[in-house]
Amino acid sequence: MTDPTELAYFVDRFMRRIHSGLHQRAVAVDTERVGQFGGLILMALAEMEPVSMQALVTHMARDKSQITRVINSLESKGYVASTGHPEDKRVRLLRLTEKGHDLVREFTHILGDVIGGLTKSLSASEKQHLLALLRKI
Amino acid sequence: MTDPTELAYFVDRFMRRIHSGLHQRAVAVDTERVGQFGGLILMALAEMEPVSMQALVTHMARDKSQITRVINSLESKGYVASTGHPEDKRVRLLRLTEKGHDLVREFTHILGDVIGGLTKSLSASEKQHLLALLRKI
DNA sequence: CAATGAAAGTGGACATGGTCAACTATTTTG
DNA sequence: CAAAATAGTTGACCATGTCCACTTTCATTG
Repeated sequence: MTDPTELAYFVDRFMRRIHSGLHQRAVAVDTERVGQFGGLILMALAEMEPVSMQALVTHMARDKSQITRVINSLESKGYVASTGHPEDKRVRLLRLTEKGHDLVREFTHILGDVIGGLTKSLSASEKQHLLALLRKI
Repeated sequence: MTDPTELAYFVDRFMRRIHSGLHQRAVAVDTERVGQFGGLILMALAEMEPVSMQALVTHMARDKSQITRVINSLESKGYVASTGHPEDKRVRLLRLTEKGHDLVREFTHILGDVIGGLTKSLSASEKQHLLALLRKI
């Protein structure tokens, strides 16, 4: 197997395991069916708020229409609040609500567990190293 | 951002970039709409053939029903051939056809380009190191 | 200061990918 | 042999991703 193929394969597999790990464990807290992508967006919001749709689109590397729909859904469920930008009427500024912050705390905890489980074969310094390499990309 | 959250985020982002990079570049060669997942499976087959569905399911960490459908589609398009296992009639043994091997070569090449582009900020030894860490997981 | 083009966001339509549960056909095991 | 386990198939249903056309607002420039 060539290096890049192998890399793609391992990343895919890692991602898949996070995915299904979350799928098992998040059902309990995700009472309003926000979904994994919804959860990921909420966590991103927690770091970035207040933030425009556009910035979120770039950050998440997704299509803008996708973000529109997820945010609308999150807002209708009360996890996100949006307001117009004071100086640019095109822009929609997003913030988490209290309910949103609560859910982020739970998701973060679960995600920590899942990833902790998956990476338990790595030492703390290896985890740091992995993170540093990914950050460089 | 806590470490695990950050890790998940970077892996997600990396995966997304591979995904959309392939989406742009693979259209040219993927004349029969095998899709990315189909391509990934063909590449796995190239390494593992001959192989049972079950082994492929485990390797890819996907639901067996998903694998059934993708393999059927790949077989109907002539990329994969399957035969019964001589000693266990339940098992379906999978192999690539010549056409399958050809497509794998093209996919591998494109994937190499895409990942090469994404990881160009890493030195060769860093790439090796990243691969080693992922392999350990 | 109008015209034109670019940027932010929305919505429709469609394709792919993932999950669950029920089912058949075989093998394995007590 | 009966019961349980394994390999694979199928249907139904979500979740996610892509593309494109559209509106509104802002920025540029002649």
